[in-house]
Amino acid sequence: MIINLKVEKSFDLDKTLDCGQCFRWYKKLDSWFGVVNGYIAKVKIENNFLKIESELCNKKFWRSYFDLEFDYEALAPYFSKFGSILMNAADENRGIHILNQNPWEALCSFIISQNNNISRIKLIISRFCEYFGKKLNGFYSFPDYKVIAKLKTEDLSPIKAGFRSKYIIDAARRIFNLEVDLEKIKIMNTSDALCALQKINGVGPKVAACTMLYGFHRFDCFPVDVWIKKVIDKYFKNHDIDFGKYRGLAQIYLFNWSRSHPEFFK
DNA sequence: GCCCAGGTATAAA
DNA sequence: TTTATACATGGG
Repeated sequence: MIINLKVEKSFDLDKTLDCGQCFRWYKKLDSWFGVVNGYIAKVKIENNFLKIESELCNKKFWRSYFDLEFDYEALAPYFSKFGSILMNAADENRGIHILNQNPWEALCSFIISQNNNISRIKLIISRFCEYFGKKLNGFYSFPDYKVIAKLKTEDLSPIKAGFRSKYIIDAARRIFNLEVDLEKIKIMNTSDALCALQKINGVGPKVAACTMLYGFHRFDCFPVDVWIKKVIDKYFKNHDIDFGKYRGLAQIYLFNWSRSHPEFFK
């Protein structure tokens, strides 16, 4: 029921769960509440331990979910090579770990994210879970794609996702009938996987890259969004700049840095 | 009220 | 091939 995992001092639970990679963790006092793989979880930091209260009591699973084995600290010199902006961004966002989220949940969340703002993304996803997930003890699980695949676009109208509803249905159907095989994508090379994901209507380069980074834990994908464009335009005049094999981490550092420094874009 | 948001599909040039 | 526009909804 309760798991305690030793974590590095640098690990920052707040930043990790509130950096825009996931949309379904809620903070209350000093604890975070979420639903992972159909199980409610309450997590907090106590001393240098991550304390997890959940029916899903599998240490290995949670170590993987919070990516506790990977040495993020060791990458500071790597990012500093790309200039002071990325160096500062990496430093300010030190402690973010990329979660090992369920790929379907990540895909769906980032389909919903398109041309949208974070608070409304959260709102739509919570309605999606409420209407189509399983009711737990005061929470809802993320809807199964097998359930969504059988719905019609208009069935999603209560979640008010607008034009994105048809994309969610299309994603669920193609995953269900294996036109897009998530298990195969896991073992594909990056460019083939990005291509496969973009067979889904409503999934372009940005959503595919987010799915790879946040759903499949592929750090070599760089999702270019409006914020990143602003940073690239202003600080990296070479638009083809390549941040190397950890470009996904570079992206989330720059994303959060740009959002916390609006003054730099006036 | 007005602008715009972790983009993408589609039409037009 | 490149560029423009519509899209649903609600936060700021």
